[in-house]
Amino acid sequence: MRSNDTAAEALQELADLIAISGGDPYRVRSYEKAARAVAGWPADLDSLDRNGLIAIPAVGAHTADKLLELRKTGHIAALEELHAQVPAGLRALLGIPGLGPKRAHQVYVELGISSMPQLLAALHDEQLRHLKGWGQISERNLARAIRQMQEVGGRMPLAVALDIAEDLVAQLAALPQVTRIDYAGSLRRMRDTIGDIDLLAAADEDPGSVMEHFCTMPLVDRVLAHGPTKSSVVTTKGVQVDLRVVPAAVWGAALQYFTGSKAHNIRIRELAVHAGLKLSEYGLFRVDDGQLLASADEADIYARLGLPWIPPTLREDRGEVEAALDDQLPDLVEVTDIAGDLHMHTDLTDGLAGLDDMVAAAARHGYRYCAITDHAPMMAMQRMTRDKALHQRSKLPELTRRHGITVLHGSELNIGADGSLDWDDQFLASFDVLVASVHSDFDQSREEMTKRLLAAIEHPYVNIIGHPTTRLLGRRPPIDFDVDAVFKAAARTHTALEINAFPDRLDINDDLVRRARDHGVVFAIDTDSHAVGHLDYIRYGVAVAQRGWVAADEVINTWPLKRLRRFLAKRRHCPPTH
DNA sequence: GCCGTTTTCGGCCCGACTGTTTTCAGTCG
Repeated sequence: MRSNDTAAEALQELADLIAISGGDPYRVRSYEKAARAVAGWPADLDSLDRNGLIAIPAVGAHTADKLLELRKTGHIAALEELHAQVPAGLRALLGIPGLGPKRAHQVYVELGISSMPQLLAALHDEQLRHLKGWGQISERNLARAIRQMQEVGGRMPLAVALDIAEDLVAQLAALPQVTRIDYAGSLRRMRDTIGDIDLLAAADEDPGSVMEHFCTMPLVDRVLAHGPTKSSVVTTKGVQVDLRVVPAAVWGAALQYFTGSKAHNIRIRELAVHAGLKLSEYGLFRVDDGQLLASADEADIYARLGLPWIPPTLREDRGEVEAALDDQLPDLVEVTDIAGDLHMHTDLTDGLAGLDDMVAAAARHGYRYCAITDHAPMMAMQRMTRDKALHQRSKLPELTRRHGITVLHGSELNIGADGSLDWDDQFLASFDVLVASVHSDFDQSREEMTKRLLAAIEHPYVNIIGHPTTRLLGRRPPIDFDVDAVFKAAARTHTALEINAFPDRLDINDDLVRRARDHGVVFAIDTDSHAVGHLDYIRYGVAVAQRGWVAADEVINTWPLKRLRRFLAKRRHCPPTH
């Protein structure tokens, strides 16, 4: 784990434990803010001295000293003291929806509960209902929340949430009262995983009936909250969906608010306060006379605060507000900028569609070029041979003519455990584009894995490192390697890093993209398509790139073919050095 | 604990919903 993540986790734990101990809520917020700031800070924390740490927004002298202590000794004394006071299991209870620090503290002090099993036992014995502020209903809700947490657990991939949300949006849009509807929250920010789905609707007449309709839709399993303007339900598949209904006149303010992130909104509202204004989901108001300044249009809210409209994919309080104030927001890459897909498989290896179908699909996407990159022989189950590859290559000129799209011949090479690649250098030199990826031996040491990736990056003919961390959302953790060493080498050797758009990969992720950018790395946003329909996944890859602040010019597959070919030539004109 | 062309002290985003309350605390996003 990167030192920034370790530090952020320690600060977050500090915040949680102070909160449970009944400490000053503002101190809690300070540590939470510092945790977020540290996690999102581009430079490695270990490379910063005390002044460098204090230069991080939301990190002051106290936190800086704690971070230095953590680096030097491996722990923070203040945190150790809290550990002595707060039982280890108590913090985990904060993960239960509806159970916050106050009540966690209460059940610990009054009933001695400090773990999930103890809490379940107390629920079973109906002890909680007798506590001050509790009743039978709170007890039942808590039991339900625990059950739901255990059933549903984590987050779902972006693509799954987007499917559900688009379906619900279409259904609710059909109601005559609903004049506008869209999804908001982390879905609109296009995070790679989604916890729950936030929907926003505008209805001036009879908003209550919209709520009624929403709460009684067939896919609703149970209703968690049902108010006149805000409701939460859990679908039969265990996905929580929140719907908020507002008057059309406040659409922009409400959309801004419900898109978040929470951290971004706090920053924006602080700006408003400093300007003598107040921002809520109902609009931007002047404090002294309550005059409404903006509400219908999201861009107007930002404009009234002296900011350009900030794209939702940037709204994480990771420097976008400062950049907006300085008019330095990046000109983000868009789906329409993508000129071709450079990672596509066919049924020659493990794809489902034939070569002709895949090329035709790429042409239908309006691409000017695409690359066919079937697997190579080291992936033995793919049964690839040199002859098969050459035969495939021989068919490409005809396809280019027929579909009006330049078809590049490539291959997805396997990076062996020792960093070796498929085929000999002479044959490799004959491809237009080479993607190299790790497909096995994920558990190597950090040193071995770094060496392995560097070997592929340093190879004179490798153009793109495919799905660099090999993570699979919810199934396989990322491999461990020296990120900065690898990114630095990629930038130096003009080797692109892939932003793999396949929904359960999204690899590299937004944080790593941003860090790679700082090293001057360029990217290839590719779908790794194994079927015709997979080409549509490009939107998810573009979202990751946007969340990593990437501009179109930093993505090689937005470039005109001539420029792309110059990049792909890499060092093919030089004799291999090994 | 952090931060400052309002401030080195005194603020710190804002509102909805729930369940428990006779006016509000806790939690969430």
